[in-house]
Amino acid sequence: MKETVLSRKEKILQTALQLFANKGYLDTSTKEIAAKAEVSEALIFRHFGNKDALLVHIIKSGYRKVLLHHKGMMSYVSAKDFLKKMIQLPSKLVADEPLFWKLQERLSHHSFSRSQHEQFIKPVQPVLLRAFQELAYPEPELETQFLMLVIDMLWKREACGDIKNASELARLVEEKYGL
Amino acid sequence: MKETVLSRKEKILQTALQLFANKGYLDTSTKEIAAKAEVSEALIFRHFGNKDALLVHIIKSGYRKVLLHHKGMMSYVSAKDFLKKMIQLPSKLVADEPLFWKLQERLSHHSFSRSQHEQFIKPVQPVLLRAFQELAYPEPELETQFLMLVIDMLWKREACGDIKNASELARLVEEKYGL
Amino acid sequence: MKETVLSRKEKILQTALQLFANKGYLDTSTKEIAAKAEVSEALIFRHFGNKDALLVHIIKSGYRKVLLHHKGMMSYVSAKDFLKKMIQLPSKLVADEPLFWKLQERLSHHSFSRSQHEQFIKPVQPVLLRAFQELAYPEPELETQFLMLVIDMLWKREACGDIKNASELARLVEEKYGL
Amino acid sequence: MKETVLSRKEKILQTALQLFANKGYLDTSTKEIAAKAEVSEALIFRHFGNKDALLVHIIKSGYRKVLLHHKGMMSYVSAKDFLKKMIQLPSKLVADEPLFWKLQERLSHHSFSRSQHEQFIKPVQPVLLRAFQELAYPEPELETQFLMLVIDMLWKREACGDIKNASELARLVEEKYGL
DNA sequence: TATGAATGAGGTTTCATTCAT
DNA sequence: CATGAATGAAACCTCATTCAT
Repeated sequence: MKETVLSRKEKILQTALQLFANKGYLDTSTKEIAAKAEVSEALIFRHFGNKDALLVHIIKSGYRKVLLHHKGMMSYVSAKDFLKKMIQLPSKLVADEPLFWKLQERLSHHSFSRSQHEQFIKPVQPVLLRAFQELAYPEPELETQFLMLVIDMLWKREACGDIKNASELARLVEEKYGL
Repeated sequence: MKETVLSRKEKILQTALQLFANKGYLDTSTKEIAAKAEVSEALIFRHFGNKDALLVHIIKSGYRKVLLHHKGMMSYVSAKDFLKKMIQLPSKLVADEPLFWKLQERLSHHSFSRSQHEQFIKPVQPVLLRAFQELAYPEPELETQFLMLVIDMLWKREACGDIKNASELARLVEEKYGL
Repeated sequence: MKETVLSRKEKILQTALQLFANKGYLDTSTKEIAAKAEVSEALIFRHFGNKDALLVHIIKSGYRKVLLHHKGMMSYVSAKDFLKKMIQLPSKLVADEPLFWKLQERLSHHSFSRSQHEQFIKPVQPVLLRAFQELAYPEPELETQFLMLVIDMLWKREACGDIKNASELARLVEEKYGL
Repeated sequence: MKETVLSRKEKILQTALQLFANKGYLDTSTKEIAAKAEVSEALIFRHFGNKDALLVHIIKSGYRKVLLHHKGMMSYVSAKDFLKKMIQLPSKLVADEPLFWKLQERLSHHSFSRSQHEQFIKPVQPVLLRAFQELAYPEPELETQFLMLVIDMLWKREACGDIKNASELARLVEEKYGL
């Protein structure tokens, strides 16, 4: 494991992510973040303005990193290939940034978090629709809606640690779509 | 609609449920509950001891009511019939007690709430397993796990108001199981 | 001197008035008020909402009291009589409520305080104008403006304790107007 | 208007004067001064030690400049001439250094500011007394006291922008003294 | 049963100031 | 001379909870 010396700012970000993800945003005080990051409480406010802005920063930079890592996500070789990729996406996301997705799962009622996630996931919808159309599913819109719900459910449950056998589940879903 | 005169205690319970469901437990102060219920803040503590006990009371009595309404839920006529009932369960639950399920959805990280829900839903698992076995699914355990996740996802999304076409979705799922 | 038992709320008001008047609003912390009033800091906020509302309460109730005590202020028997009353007003006001006027003097840049004072003093203007007109002063408007400035100066300086010989000064001013 | 390139130190002084005068000393943070002066906050402390010393510097150099500009103020040609000069002094002061006098007006409770102003204005008193004596006023001390209060009131009100017709007012006062 | 009065603990945030570079 | 990074202290305020009546 790489032992990097983090700048104080990065240490705050990392610590806050960890605490927000594990205890929730409201249940984590700035004092606690400061203590765990071995930093003065005032520094949090110097760097991020206020507690909510700190959260927003974490969310934004989280999605930025995710987008970089999963640029090719949308590449469409074939319908079946795309479906497969989408079904396997949750496991990959959570494996890459487990704390970030755990936080996202907790923030399902935070308006900024929701809107960022929608922005991230919305582009998938039309491609999924096209895939189901190509595969001649009788109700492609409904199929799309359902699969998106399933995908959403999968990363949320994986992020929480509720799922032990993610790959098996993914395989089952793939089989249901004849992949 | 029935216009009942509520006792103060019931008024508190109803108001708290509404606020907890819509704004979240931590974001709702006892002061706010008291104001909206037109009751003194102290009365909340006289009746329920503390804020967390109030929440626990709401959860307990919620599941009690749900169990009464859905006693027959577990009756097993045939495998297909049972699957159908389970798939349609989310819509029925949410239609019956929308605020309660909205609250439950928000409480996915509250330990008491989680354990109560598990207690409520766990009996379904073996029956579902038996159904999939009878229907000769090759991996009945995995199928059970997946369907339970789907059912869970459905009531959560319906409770949040994220799903407009619940019955269509249910029908789609039924078709996927050949029902 | 009457030794009344004050309610906690009244004690807060009295203490805050004293501290605001002597040290200034910004230089007085709610903690300090609470300590001197032998009351918890939280009680200040329970009773008045926030620090500024406490100040506003003090100002409002101060002017209410002043208006009660000086109802007859505006009665107009004769021009000379009215001028005399106005010239003697500052001493009377400050003698009645020394702390309140000391506070007002400090608040000359607080918008609410200013507007309240204007409301209190504005009715004097037209009557003063009429008096100067009756006395055939060649520039009654200008005379009114000047006398109002002088009156304002007098209560401010008296409230601060800057004037030792208020009655002599008043007499001098009276003589200047031939009273 | 001269467009000088200000040194950083002068820029801080000018900016601080402006903010202190318009918003008050306590309501102006060093952060705000630094931002508006386009300078690091630390530089303020390097140059002036602390916030109060910055204020003191502004006051001192303000009075120094005022004294230079109004050296001849005390020259005594005749009693009437001196009274006239004193009555017109407020307008001249404020016209010369509007921000400085606005600041002074706000600082009437700051001990250093008060003492500096007293040092500035005290020499006027004996001369004024002599003038009233020469003009055979029956109570020259009282007249002196009153006129000094009026002069003080005039520059304060003008500095605040409360007086629109300063010259008319000055003329009225002159007439009252038969000038 | 019901409440108004009261509070201790803790929350977020701002501020003037220091220090290494 | 100039700054960016950092902080301790203290500010205002909210909250769940207690208690006498």
